[in-house]
Amino acid sequence: MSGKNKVDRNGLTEEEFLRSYRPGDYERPSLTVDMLIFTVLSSAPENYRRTADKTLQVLLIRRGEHPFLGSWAVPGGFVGIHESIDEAAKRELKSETGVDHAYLEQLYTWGEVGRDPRMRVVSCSYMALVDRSQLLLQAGEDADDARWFDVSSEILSEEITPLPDGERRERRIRIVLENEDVRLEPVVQVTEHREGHGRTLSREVEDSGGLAFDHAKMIQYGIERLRSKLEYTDIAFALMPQLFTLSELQRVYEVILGKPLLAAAFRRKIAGRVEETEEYTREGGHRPSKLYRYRQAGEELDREEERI
Amino acid sequence: MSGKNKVDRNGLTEEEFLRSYRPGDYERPSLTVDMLIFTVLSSAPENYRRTADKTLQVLLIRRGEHPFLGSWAVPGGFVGIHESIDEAAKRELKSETGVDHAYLEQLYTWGEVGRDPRMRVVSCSYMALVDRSQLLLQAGEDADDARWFDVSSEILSEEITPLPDGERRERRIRIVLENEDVRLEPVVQVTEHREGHGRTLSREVEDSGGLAFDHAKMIQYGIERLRSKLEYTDIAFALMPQLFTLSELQRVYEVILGKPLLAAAFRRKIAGRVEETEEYTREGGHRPSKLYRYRQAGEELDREEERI
DNA sequence: TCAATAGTGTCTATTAGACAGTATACC
DNA sequence: GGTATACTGTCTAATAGACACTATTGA
Repeated sequence: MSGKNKVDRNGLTEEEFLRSYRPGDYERPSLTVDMLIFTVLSSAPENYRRTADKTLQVLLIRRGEHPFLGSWAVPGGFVGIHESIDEAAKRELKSETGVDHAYLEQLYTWGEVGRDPRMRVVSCSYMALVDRSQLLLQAGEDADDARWFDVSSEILSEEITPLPDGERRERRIRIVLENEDVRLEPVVQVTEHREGHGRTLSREVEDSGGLAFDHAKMIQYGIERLRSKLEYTDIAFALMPQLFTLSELQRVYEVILGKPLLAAAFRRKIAGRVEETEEYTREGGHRPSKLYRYRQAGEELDREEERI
Repeated sequence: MSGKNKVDRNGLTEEEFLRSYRPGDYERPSLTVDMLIFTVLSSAPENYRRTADKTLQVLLIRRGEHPFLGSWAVPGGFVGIHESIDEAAKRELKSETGVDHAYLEQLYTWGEVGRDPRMRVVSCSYMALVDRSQLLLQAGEDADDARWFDVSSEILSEEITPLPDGERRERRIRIVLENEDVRLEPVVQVTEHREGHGRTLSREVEDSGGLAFDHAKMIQYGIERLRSKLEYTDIAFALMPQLFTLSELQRVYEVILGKPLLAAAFRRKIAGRVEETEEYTREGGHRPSKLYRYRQAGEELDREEERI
């Protein structure tokens, strides 16, 4: 079955074929990884009573070279010929943040022809979720001009155009990327095209807002994936420190989903994913909050609910 | 902001830089697209009373060249330097099946170093869903040895290994690919690695079962994606003809999800996605079934539920 | 007539949403 | 004491699961 001993039309076995094989000379795209590195920042509350605000942040670097000199870009780099794409992603994450272990997920591979004006470049984007406390310890932040940006996104408009045998659905989404010095507001169009049995989804950058390449699309895609995974996986805990309060966790959900949640329902929902500790926070002029830790799904409570 | 007029450290504007830019000579991986083309087959019932069975199928081709000469592989090909990855995917779909419009979705990009013994090849996998009636009309099935295989998958085992600060979760999944002449049974290991804050998912081919390259992984990933999308999107309709009965639709869900569904609940759930017609099937020794068509989400019923 | 499927009504269990009410720290 | 948050109890609405029951055909 494996074809090891079969001979091809030239009478070669697989071993002979591989020994004589010379890669062709046709042009190949360059391959890069681009890293959407997300974290959550707690910013100091306005007064002693209020709790800390949470904001979702993404790491961008300021380009020091053409093209897009001076623009902000998602950090990334070329995939070496002797490393896997995953390894390249880990390497980039480490070099940008100093973080070794993080939630890491491949998102999407961007392969439009003109996306880099220099040459054909295909970029494989990854999402990394890092918890702030790790970042403070680990070195990180290369020599290059790397900065965290607060991220949010909103739907600007949604338009449905009927077609002879289907429809086109176009949503315009504004991303806001902001820190003390810079505010970028790219706009991305997400188009769903249905015709007969066909159905494809595509994204266009309507306004780069000062972001390099097609990175506005990448960021929009990353936020979308982060949001949807938040709702049906444990992904949020990758953004939390070892110990956290349920209110903090809820605020992380809220800032990423962009909507308020009801405390009672939220607590019911995540009850099985967390484990209480004996510790409490003592900060602010209000009732202290119990600290929890993440409970891996395996460690189910094996003691049955004790009944009378 | 765009850096068009800025000069870099060599005193070049972006235009000057691009004019003088020469792509480096470093080695680049080759880039291919690999197409997981799924369809659903209705096979003739055993006797006049029973309804047609549905099976999920995937298209594989028999390799006529080294490496893996004679093995079955997911159809695919190189991405041209002047076409986008999406275009390459559409081109491959068309050349293998003759189908122009289909549900098409990028799945994952496979970039392990040794996955092709000839040279470094990175493969971007896509999933295409085509409805059988299209296939019969359109030409398709190239000169090459292409065959449809019934697909199913089952979890063989699940093992959780505790680690100092986390755990490793390993599931072994057997895929069964079968037609009248061939039966392949690759086994794939899906490992979730958690350590501290880190969390990554990886797949290994435990037993290729006669499939070329790492295509067992690709197929397993494709089935997983198809299954999960079936539950929260309209993806199933891409596998259906224009007109279908709700029982047929349910059987498609059942064969893909690998479990029986309750008719009442199923009908409630998809009620908003379909639109009834005045037509009925008349086949088999039992009550005829009303034919439905897919209703795009936009065309909500604008007539309010009529009440008294 | 009857086997096999189509389709509906309804009871129950589970889950999500809403919101009031109690608890407790700090200034 | 008053404020801001922590946390719980409970009512209601919506959804999913179970299953019985009716409807309709071709041989």
